Amino acid sequence: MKARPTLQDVANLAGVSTATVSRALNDPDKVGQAARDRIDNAITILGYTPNFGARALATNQTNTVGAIIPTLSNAMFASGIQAFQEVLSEAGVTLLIATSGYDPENELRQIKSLASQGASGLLLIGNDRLDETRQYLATRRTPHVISWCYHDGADQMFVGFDNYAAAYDATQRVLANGHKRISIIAGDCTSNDRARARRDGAIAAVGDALDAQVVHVVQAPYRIDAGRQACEEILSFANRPTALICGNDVLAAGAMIAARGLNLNIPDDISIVGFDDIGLASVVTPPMTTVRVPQIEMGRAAAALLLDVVAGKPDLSGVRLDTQFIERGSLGPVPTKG
Amino acid sequence: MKARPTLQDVANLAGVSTATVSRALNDPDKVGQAARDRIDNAITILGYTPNFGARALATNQTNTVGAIIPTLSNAMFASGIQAFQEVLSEAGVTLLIATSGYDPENELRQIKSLASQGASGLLLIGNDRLDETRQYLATRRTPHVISWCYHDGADQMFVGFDNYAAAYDATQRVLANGHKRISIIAGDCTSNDRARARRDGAIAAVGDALDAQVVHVVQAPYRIDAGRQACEEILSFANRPTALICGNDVLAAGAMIAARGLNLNIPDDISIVGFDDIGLASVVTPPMTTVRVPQIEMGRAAAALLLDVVAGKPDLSGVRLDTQFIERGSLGPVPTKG
DNA sequence: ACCAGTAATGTAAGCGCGTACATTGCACAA
DNA sequence: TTGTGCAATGTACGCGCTTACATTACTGGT
Repeated sequence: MKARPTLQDVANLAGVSTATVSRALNDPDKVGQAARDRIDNAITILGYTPNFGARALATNQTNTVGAIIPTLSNAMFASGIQAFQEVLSEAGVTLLIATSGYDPENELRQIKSLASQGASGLLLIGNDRLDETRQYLATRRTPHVISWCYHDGADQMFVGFDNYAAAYDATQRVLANGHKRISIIAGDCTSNDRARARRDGAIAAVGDALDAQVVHVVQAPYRIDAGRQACEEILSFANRPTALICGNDVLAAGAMIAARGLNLNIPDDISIVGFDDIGLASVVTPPMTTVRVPQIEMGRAAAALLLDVVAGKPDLSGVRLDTQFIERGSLGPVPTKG
Repeated sequence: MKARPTLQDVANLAGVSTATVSRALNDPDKVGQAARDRIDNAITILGYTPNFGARALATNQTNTVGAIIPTLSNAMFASGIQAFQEVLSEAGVTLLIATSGYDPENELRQIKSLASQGASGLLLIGNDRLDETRQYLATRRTPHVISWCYHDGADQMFVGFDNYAAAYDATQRVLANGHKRISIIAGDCTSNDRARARRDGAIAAVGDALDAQVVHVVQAPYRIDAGRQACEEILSFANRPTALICGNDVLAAGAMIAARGLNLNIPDDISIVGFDDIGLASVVTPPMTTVRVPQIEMGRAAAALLLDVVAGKPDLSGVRLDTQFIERGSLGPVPTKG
């Protein structure tokens, strides 16, 4: 029936005042050796753990940050968050996590929730959000870092990469293989600036290559079956593309299944490229050509920056990471007419 | 330079006492309409958010639970945790997350950390942990639920499935295809009861089939390259197996790559089966035969149970979920002697 | 022997909120 | 009119911890 032991209990057992115990905990140098020993002893005997609420109230800081991500089901976020969490953990900071399901309203709700749970900083994904959310963040001066995208000169702190440029570059590589008819399976662009940027980057690259054209642009949620379906649709039209650029690896994997289902050889009949380079990409047959995104590095950098922002360090700036085009078997030269 | 507004500020603005504001927040029915309106108004004007620490201190509850999982990088955990979090969120509970990297020492550290951060309940994975950890959990009466495994009659609360039985069953299916020489690529069994149970279940099934034998048993960490390497090693020996049972889909995917690298046809030359049925399994070529684990359901059930445990509901018992053997292309009949 | 200086410790005042208990005001019955 | 009961609100204390300030016990220099 004993309640959780408090500082007072420890102090009594050790024969000192609560202040001394508190000091022994937070700044051991300030306490004499003898007292420290007795206190340590009392703590283990009692099994004392500081009360989080009381500590937070007294110090006005929680040592907690929050992350709101679209979903953990995408390997892309999962491994980035994993890295994010590891860095925080090393710094003694705990991670509160919430998912928005790509819904801005829900994102705002979760942000409020985490803020009220004492998160002293926030990791947010992408730059598409409600005005109300921006305002909320601004008026409370909530320290936050935006990741998985990057923009110059904005008044926000970004740790990420340029989705548009990466997609543009990848598309150029495809064009360099001689492809003239290109289709795009974009992710769902509603409330998703990254998906939009990838799509627009690809479209722009094709547009800039005067002799090539975009045959179809379809959108699909980031699910394998959606990718398959989208690909089937595209391939059902008369004017088949010779290359397919997908919003991410999951869509590309679905597309590969669809293509194979139609007895098309990849890449001899059709080239397919993905985006993200999640584990799946190197496992499919043929291995997928894709854009490697530095997930781990991004997660680590975001954590480091957020920690700095929360600590109030001045003159902070975002981090721009590079992506890398990974050429594997799913991209080949344009099929010879035949 | 205004500090964060407090209850007192709201009370002043609304011309009532702090008690009334507090009531308006937590139990609106107890407050008159007029007062409530003025309070709501004051709250929005001030942009008031309750202070988490103070609330936690006063109520002695945090509305927070923690989860310590081995890693988020495995799709298996990621999607389960996603479901777990969603249920919590609906109940107004926030999730603290930490990863142990499959290290029991680290698990204990993270448990302590989350507990001291106010987690009023914990989700733990698997049943392999330090005695010290068990003791810690027991003496503090920390409400917790153990998931991703299931055992009968223990004094712990499990929400999961029987890894041993599932592996035993899967192996029987393999045997039913006529395979006599079977090799096993288990996950790293150190501090991992699930990996051990899967391995032992498979070994037992082969042992119970009198005419079959286990050719090799190797362990490898849950990484694609490790699976590939392990498979290469197994296939380099004279007495090649006709079927390969892997500790999870990631290992199996690696094994498939290795087999293909040796110009072996799956399943004509060698059958490969995985475990977990993560998204990857249906994307590889041929599609992978595996054991479907009800990740989403498990996450949801674990959350529901943990919530109940934290709430102190009596007579709670664990949840045993069923797995399902998913037969796809990577398992075939034993090759006819060539 | 005396005083300044310092290290170790104690005292006590909050931090912002919830809530038991006290108080007020008012409707209604007698 | 007086009294009773209930709804609305206020008062004030305590939750467990940190920390500014006060106190004590030594140290060493002169």
